[in-house]
Amino acid sequence: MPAKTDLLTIGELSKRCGLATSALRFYESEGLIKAERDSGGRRRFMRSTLRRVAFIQAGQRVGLSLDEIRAALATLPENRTPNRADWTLLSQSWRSRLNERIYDLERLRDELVV
Amino acid sequence: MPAKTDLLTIGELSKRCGLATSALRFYESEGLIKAERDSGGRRRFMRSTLRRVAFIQAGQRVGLSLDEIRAALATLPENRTPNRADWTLLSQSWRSRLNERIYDLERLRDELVV
DNA sequence: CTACAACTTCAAGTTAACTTGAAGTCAAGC
DNA sequence: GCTTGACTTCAAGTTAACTTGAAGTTGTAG
Repeated sequence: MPAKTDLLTIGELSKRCGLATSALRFYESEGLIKAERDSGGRRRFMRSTLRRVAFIQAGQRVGLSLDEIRAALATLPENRTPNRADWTLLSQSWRSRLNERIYDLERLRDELVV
Repeated sequence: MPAKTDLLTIGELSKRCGLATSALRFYESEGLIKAERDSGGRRRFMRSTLRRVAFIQAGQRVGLSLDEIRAALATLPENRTPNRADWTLLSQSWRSRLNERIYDLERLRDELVV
C-alpha cells in the first residue's frame, strides 16, 4: 500500500522519475536532493523533489556535471519550496549554455558533410 | 628538427590535433588509429590520421563512446587511404544521430522556459 | 663523447556517476 | 508469529577514457 501522506517513498520517486533508488540515495548523499525520514528511518521525499530531479536530468542532457548542477540548484531558495519564478530564473541561466551547445552541434553537422 | 618524411611523430600529431600523446597511444592501443614504426621503434603516423582523429573528436562531441566510434570507423576501407567519398558516407551515418541530439536539446531548451 | 629532449613500454592511478552486495530493520498481510 | 518486500547503511566494485610514473632507448646538437 502506498504512503498516505503527500510525501513520496524512494520507490515511488524512483518509478516516477525513472532513476534507480540507488541513484536517488547517491543524489541525496551528494546534496542534490533532500529527504525527511519517517518514524522507521525511511526516506520521504516532498513532491517538489520530482521537479528537482527532472532538473538534474535536464542538466545532464545539456552535458553538465553533477557538481555544476549542484551549484546551479544552490541558487534556489532554501527556506521555501521553489515556485515557478524560481525555476524560470534558474532555467534562464542554462539557456545560453544550451544554445551554445546546439550551435556547436549544428556547426559539427555542417562540417561533417565535407 | 621535424621528421623529413611525410609521416608524423606522435609529438607532431599531438600538437596538430590538440590531444595528449598519452591519449594518442591509448587510441592506438584501442585500435582507433594505427601507426607504423621507424627504425628506432617510434610511432610514425600517416597524415590521414589527422582526419581520423578529427573524426573521433567529432564523434565524442556528438556523445558517442569510443566503442561506437570504433565501430563506425571500421566501415572505412582498410586497404587504402579513405577518400572524400568514404568520409562523406561515414559522416552521413552520424547526421541523423546529430539531428536527433540537436532536436532533443531544442526541446529541452523550450521546456526549460516553463 | 655527452647531454638532452623526445620517445618507448607497462602497470597502476584517477574521476565521475553510479551499482552491487552484505547484513540488518520495518510494517503489512496471512 | 511469521513471511515478505521495501526499505536501511556502508564498503567496495564498475566503466570509460584517459593520465601518471618508472625505467629504459634513441638520435641530434654541441
